[in-house]
Amino acid sequence: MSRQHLVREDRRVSMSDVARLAGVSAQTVSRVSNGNPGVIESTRQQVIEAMDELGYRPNSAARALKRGSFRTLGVILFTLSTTGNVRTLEAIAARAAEEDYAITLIPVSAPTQAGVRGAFSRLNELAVDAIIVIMEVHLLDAATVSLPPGVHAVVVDSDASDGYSVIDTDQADGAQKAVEHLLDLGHETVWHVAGPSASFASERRVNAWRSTLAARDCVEPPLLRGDWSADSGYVAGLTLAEANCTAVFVANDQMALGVLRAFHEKGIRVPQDVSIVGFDDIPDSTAFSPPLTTVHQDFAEVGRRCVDKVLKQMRENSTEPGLDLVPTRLVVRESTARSA
Amino acid sequence: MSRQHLVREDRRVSMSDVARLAGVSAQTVSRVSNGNPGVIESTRQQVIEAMDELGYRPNSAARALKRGSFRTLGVILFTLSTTGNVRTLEAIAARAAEEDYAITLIPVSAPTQAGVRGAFSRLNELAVDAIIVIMEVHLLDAATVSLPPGVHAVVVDSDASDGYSVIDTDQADGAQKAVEHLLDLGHETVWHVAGPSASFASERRVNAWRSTLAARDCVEPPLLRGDWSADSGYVAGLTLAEANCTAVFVANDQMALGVLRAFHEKGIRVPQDVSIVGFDDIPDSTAFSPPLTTVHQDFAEVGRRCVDKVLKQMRENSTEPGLDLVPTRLVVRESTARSA
DNA sequence: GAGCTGGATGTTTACGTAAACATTATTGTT
DNA sequence: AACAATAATGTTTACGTAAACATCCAGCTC
Repeated sequence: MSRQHLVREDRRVSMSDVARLAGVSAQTVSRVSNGNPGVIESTRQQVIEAMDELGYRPNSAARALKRGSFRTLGVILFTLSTTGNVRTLEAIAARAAEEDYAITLIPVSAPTQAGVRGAFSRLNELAVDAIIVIMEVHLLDAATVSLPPGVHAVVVDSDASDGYSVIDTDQADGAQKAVEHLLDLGHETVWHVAGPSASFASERRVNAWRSTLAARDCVEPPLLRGDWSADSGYVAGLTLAEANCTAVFVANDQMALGVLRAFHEKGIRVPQDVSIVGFDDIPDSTAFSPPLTTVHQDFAEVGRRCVDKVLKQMRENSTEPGLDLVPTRLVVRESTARSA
Repeated sequence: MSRQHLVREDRRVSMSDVARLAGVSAQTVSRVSNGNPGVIESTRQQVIEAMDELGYRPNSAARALKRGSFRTLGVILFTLSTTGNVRTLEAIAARAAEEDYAITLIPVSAPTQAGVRGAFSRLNELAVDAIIVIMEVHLLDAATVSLPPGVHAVVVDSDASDGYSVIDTDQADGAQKAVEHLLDLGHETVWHVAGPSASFASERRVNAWRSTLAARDCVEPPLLRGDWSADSGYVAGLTLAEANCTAVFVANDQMALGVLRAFHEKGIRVPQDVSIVGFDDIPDSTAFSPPLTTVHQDFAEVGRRCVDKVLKQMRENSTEPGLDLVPTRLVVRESTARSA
C-alpha cells in the first residue's frame, strides 16, 4: 500500500497537510480532530478522509504545549520485584486510565542517594504533570532530593514529614492484627522475621510487633531479619527451627514461603507445631503448604488514592501534606492453629 | 519561603522569565539549560541562579515539539500480575533509561478486543515515539487492531506474522529441555499442566511437549490445563495425584507451586514419587519445598532486545519483521530425580 | 429587499523551545 | 595600530496546535 510509503516520508503529516488535501483550513481540521462543534457533516467527512489517506496523527507535543498539560503522571519507584510495588503500580495505572491519564515510569537505577537523585533530576526532562513516588527506603532525604517546585506529588510508603501527601497501608495496624491473632490462639509469645531495617514499612511492623507483645506482657524473642526474599526467609526459618518457638509473624509472604520450606525440611509441622502469619496476601499464598494465614494489603486502594489525591491537588493547585492510611484485613487460612 | 509562592503563580516560569532576571537572552538560557558550549562561566552562573530563584523547569512539550521526539517509549500490556510481564517491563525500563528514554505504560483494561482497541486508540493521544507490545493472547488481530501508521513497534510473545518485529523467549526449546530432562532421568513419559489455550506461549510449550514425547515414542498422557495461577495448579495437582504419573512438566512455576501443595496433601513425595519441572524460574522457586527444577527465562534479555530493536528501527526508519528468539536454560534443583 | 442573525469556515496569534544566522566583544598577529 | 579570527551573546524563525477573533453567506424579519 502506498499509504505506508507516504507515511514513512521524511516529515510527519501535520494539520496543514490534511487541510490542504481536504481543501479546508487547518483550524477546521483541528475542530474535527478534537470533535468540536461547528463543522458541517460533509466537511467533517472530507477531513476524516484526508486524515485517513495521509495517516494523520495529532502531534501530542504541540497539543501539550498548547494545553499546558500532558495528561500524564510520573511514577518514581525502585524496583518492580516486590509484589507491593507492582500491585500498587497496576492500580495506579488503572485508575489513571479511568481519568484519562497516562503513566510514565521513572525507575531508580540503584537504591542509593545517587540513584534517587538521578531519577529526580530526570524528572525535569519528562513530560509529566505530577508525580507519585513509591519509596521503600529512607532515601527520600529532603536535603539531597527535592521535587521540582511546582510539581504536585504524592508519596507512598514513607514518612509524613516531607511536606508532601503521603499514602500508605496501615502497617502498624496490620502487624498488630497478626500478632494478636497468634496470641489469641494461646501462644505465649510471637517471634518476628522482619524485612530490612532500611524499609519504613518493615520498621513500622517491627514496632507494632514490639508494642503488641508489650501490651500483653509477653517476652520479646530475638528479632530475625531478612531482605524480603524467600531465600532470606529460609535462612531465618532454619534459626527458628532450632529455637523454642510456636508462633511466628513473618513480615511478608515470600519470606514466609522460605520459613515454610525450612520447617518442612526439619520436620516441623505447620500449624501443628508452629503457627505462621505472613503479610501482603500475595495470590500464591493460597497455594503454600499449608495455605498461609496473612495480613491482606489493599494495594488497589492505595493506588487509587494516590491518583485521586494527586489529581485533586493539581486541580485545586494545592498541597495537602498529611498521612492517609489504608486499613488491612487478616485473612485466616491454614497456617495458624491453637497452641498445643 | 517566597520561592514556593512564586512558583505557584498562574503561569509557569519560562525561559524568557529567566532571561529577563539574569539579564541575558532566552537563547543563552537555552544553552545553559542544555549544557551547550559557548557560555562563559560567569554568565552561566548568573543564569543558573536565576533559574533556581524562579524555580525554572524546562517545558518538555515545547522541547519535544522542537526536537520532534519525546524520548519516550510506550509499553502496551495486559496485566502486571504475571511474573514474565513484570520482569520484562522492568528490563525494558532499565534499558530505556540507559538510552535516556522514558517508559509510558499503556494498560489494557480488559483482555478483550474492545480493551485492546481502546489501548491502541489512546496511542494517538500519547507522547510516545515508538511502542513495545507485550501480548499474551491471540487478541492482536490485525483486522481490528492496527498500529498507527508511522509508529515503530516491537511485539513480545506473539506470532511473527503481523509484519512487526517479534521478540520472544524460545518457548519450544525450553519446553523440550524440560521434557527431555525428565525422560533422561528414566521416566517412561511426562505429563503436562499447560497454561490457558488463549496464550501463544502456552501453546508453544504444549506443542513442544507433544513433539518431544513423540520423538521418543512415548505415550502422550491426557493434557491438563490451568490459568497460570497457583490455585489452578493445585486443582491440576489433585488430578495428577490420582493418576499413575511419575513426571510432570508444569507450564509455569506458580502452577508448579499449586501442584506441590496438592502432592503434599496427598502424601506424594517430590522427587521420590514424582518429579516436577516448572517454567520461568521465579525468584521464589528456590524456596519451594523442594526447590524447583525449572526452565529459566531470560526476561532481562528479552526486555533489552525489545528496546534495542525498536530504537534501531526508529533511527534507521525501518521495519524489520521477523522473530527473534531468546534462549532458555534448564536449572536443575531438587524437584526432579531418577525414576524409581 | 435592506438589515440582521447565527452557523460555518478562515486568519492571526501565542504556547516555549532551540536551530540557524547575525552581531558584538576579545584576543592574537603582523 | 590595524585587522583577522574566534568566542560570547543576541535576534529571528519555525516546530504543530488551538484559542480568539474575523469573515462570509444563507435564511430570516420587517
